Amino acid sequence: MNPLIRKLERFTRLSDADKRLLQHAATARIVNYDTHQDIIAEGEEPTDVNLILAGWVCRYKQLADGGRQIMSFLLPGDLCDLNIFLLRRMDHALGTLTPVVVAKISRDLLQEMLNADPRLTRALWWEVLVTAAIHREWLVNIGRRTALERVAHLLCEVYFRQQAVGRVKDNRCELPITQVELADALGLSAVHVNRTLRELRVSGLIDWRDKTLAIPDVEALAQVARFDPDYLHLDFEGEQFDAAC
Amino acid sequence: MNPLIRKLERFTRLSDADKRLLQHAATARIVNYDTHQDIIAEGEEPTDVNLILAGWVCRYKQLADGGRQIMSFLLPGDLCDLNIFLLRRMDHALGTLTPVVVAKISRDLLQEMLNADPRLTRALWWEVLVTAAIHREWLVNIGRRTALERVAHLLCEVYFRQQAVGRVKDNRCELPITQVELADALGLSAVHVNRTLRELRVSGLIDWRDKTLAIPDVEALAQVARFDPDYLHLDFEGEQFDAAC
DNA sequence: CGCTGCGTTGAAATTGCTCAATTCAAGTGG
DNA sequence: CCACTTGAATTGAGCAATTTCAACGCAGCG
Repeated sequence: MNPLIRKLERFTRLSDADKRLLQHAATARIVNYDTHQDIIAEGEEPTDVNLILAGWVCRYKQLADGGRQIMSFLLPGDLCDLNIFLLRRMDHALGTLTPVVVAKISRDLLQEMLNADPRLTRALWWEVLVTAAIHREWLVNIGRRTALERVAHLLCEVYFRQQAVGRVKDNRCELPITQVELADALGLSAVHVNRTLRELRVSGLIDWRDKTLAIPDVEALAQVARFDPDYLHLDFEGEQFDAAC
Repeated sequence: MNPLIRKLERFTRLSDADKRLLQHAATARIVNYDTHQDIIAEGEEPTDVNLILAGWVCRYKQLADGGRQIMSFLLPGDLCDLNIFLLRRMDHALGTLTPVVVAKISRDLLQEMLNADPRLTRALWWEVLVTAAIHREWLVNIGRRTALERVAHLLCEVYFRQQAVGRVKDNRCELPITQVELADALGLSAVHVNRTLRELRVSGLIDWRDKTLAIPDVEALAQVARFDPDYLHLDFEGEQFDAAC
């Protein structure tokens, strides 16, 4: 099933018409990307919203001194750049971490969707706000936590987000990125991330190989990370609107 | 003049009716706060949007180990928590840094405003998106820059944001916070912030006393900070919508 | 006068970084 | 099947940035 629909339905009920519209949007214009390609570069003027159907994408900024900061990981079902309506130029880039399949949703189609049903509008707003909440938590993570906590925290986040869309089985989920990319996301050096991962590994808290992450005891890892999933707003919060719609 | 109107007009034209509505919202229900009070605490269920009319506010999370991370500084004209419609519980707190005057805008009134004119809706969206852009830049700042760059960068940001709303005169603007608060925003220790400020001071790049920041040569400081104001989206980007509205 | 909050400084400890090799796994072409 | 290449993970050693701890100064204020 369309992973976007699945995600939005955690938040609100969608009518059949909504779903048809979303399904149409998700199949209208499909584009494939290789690993390590830019979907949009910094400074570009975007014309479409990108809906990720398969693969992992990251939002990042490249610095002059060669470093880079990854600001989000985007998974199937995630939408990028709902901002195209309002902010003219991209102040960051979107790049692939794996081969990726994207549905391009044009400005007009998006507008049509927003006009069609306020529930859909609300659901897309929710998407934007949750993304912002994740950014805030990353700020805490990078600003105030030790390397060990930081790594553990991000692994917990990735795990919980995938769990929410049914992509965890047997305590295992996908994690198809490199240690360098993890370091770029955490504001750490790749070397130190490596050592930190070893520490988590020898403690038996994680087992990460073949692009797959296993967390035998999520509670334990969450404790190390001081992880509290509230900020992901994963609990179903939509009932309150059913009456109104 | 209402600082929110001033800010939104950087982005879009507002009709007289819009302005009346905004003016009404900004005067309906005024609340005063002392320094170091919470406007909303983490975990609370907010019912109003807060429009800051005077004073400085910060968005922060308190950690179990006593540390805290400040995630935004909010200045007069800034709106907090446009998210009340969608996210039930606050995943962070809003606290005052100075005495503060706030206009409380109820959910209903906000809804009325959004219904009244799509331009206003768009303008408020823009506010949300720019806030997100600032969060992203903070991530880069904390994740990848040295202490010197970090401090300089934040000072530049504060300066530019105030300049955009006419609050810079003679290369001086307000900065009514403590070094500890600056440290909490930057993910540094207060001691190190102190030393870093000294470094900037002896280089003649800044002069900060009596809650006032002077930057004699903004270019020079921006260079030290590797500061590029693009992410603030301060340039007038609204013309493109005039036709449509 | 004696708090109290804030800024300042020194010295030692720690964390995480850089540099430089080395290993390992998975292709790829001959 | 083997030599070669490549990208990623791993490790050690020395170093640099930042934190922590502990004092001290200073101004405002009851």
